[in-house]
Amino acid sequence: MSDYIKTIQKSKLFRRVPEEELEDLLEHLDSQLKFYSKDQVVLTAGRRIKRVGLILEGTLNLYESDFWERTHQIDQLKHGELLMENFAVSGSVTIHSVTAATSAAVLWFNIREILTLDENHTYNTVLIQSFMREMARKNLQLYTRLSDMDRTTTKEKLLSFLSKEALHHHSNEFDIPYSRQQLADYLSVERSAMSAELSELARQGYLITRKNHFILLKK
Amino acid sequence: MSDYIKTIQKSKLFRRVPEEELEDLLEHLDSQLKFYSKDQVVLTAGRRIKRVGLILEGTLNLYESDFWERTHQIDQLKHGELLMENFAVSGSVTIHSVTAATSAAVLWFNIREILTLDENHTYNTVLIQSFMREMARKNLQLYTRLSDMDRTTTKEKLLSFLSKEALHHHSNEFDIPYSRQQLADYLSVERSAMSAELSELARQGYLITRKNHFILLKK
DNA sequence: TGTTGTTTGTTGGAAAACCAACACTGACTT
DNA sequence: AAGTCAGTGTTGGTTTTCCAACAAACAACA
Repeated sequence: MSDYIKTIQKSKLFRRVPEEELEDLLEHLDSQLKFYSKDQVVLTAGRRIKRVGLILEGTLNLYESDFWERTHQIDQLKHGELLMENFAVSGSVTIHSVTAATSAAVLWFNIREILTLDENHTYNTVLIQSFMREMARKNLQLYTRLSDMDRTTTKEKLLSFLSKEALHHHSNEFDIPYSRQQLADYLSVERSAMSAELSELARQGYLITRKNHFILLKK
Repeated sequence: MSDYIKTIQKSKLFRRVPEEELEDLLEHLDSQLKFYSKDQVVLTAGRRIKRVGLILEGTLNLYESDFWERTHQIDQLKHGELLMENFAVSGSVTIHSVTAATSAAVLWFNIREILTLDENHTYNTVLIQSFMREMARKNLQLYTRLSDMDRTTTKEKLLSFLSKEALHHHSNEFDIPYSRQQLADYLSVERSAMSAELSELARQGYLITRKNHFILLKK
């Protein structure tokens, strides 16, 4: 644990907890550090989740498997991100399976404990605040992606995505953080079809693009 | 306010707050009741959000408008649901515009206040718990929809959706809460194409369906 | 019973996306 | 300078979806 205390201290979640209270807090939260080797199963669907995970190191893959036993990756979580927070808070059963995409370290802790502490520590409100912020951030991210995907055509998906990037950068000129393939995955479309559509949009005067760089044009 | 105190008391969010503390709490949260008539604008994109809304009555529509000033509805919120909770918690600027789909009543309150109360009221932890649960619930709902939509074909979207319904009902036989049109909207596909695909799936032995009733079959 | 409106399934032509294959570009290596 | 490689754009045939129109099933109601 002590090897990772600095990583924990630097995480978005625990950053604002006073350093001298951190170890005490982690104990209160009944926290536990676990290590996973590449491809190891972290969690299987169907388990009741009681703890939240904070990924300290490595990357995890989330899967869903359907009635016909076919599995499908639905997300990838990197270090610094929370894991299972929704299931843990609502005390429900996972519908996701998790495996380690790389070797990984996860700090598991019981977020519900924080609400039942009677002592009046500083960390109390600070942690709750950070946790809620983290949830809100992730929630917004999901909303954003959902609204990009809630379109019927590739063209509309692209325009929706690019609009939001422009908004985010406060400018009609910006770089996107994705390669073409990553963008295609994000929007759930074919890379080549998307490339073609981007060319078409450029031809129609919506934008100018070169690699990651985009300039949106009012028509 | 007093007309709605019972509705507030019955809401998921405030249900567990002791009745005698409720008014006191609402005051602490700097809460305010607002009424909107049909089609009235509730919020416009670009505003910094400080309060969370709880819809007491009516239905609201969420819109997003893009760089080319085209608007697109992205969600509809009914009474009992939270509004702007993600923006309020993260203290960020809305990218959504909201209008009243019907006449509506919304209770606005400052959720961040709850974390800075020094007094030791019962409602303190109770409200936080309910609030976090509500966020988690909504988050999970988004995840669920996203994973249904994160497929390339209508067939895959349907199978993903139906699998989760089966899981949810603990049975391969269940009724879905959507009409065909609503299901098509949920999955962002064409209703008629979806109907055709459902027939095709039935022909291929994946399922039997009649109206809202479905039976999934292992092939 | 007949009328009406709503929901759902079906069909066919038009449009879009998929998919595989290949060409072009630029960065990096040797 | 030549070779390698990853990322991107292009193209054409195939599949899927869109879209509009219509038919069948069904519920509500006079």
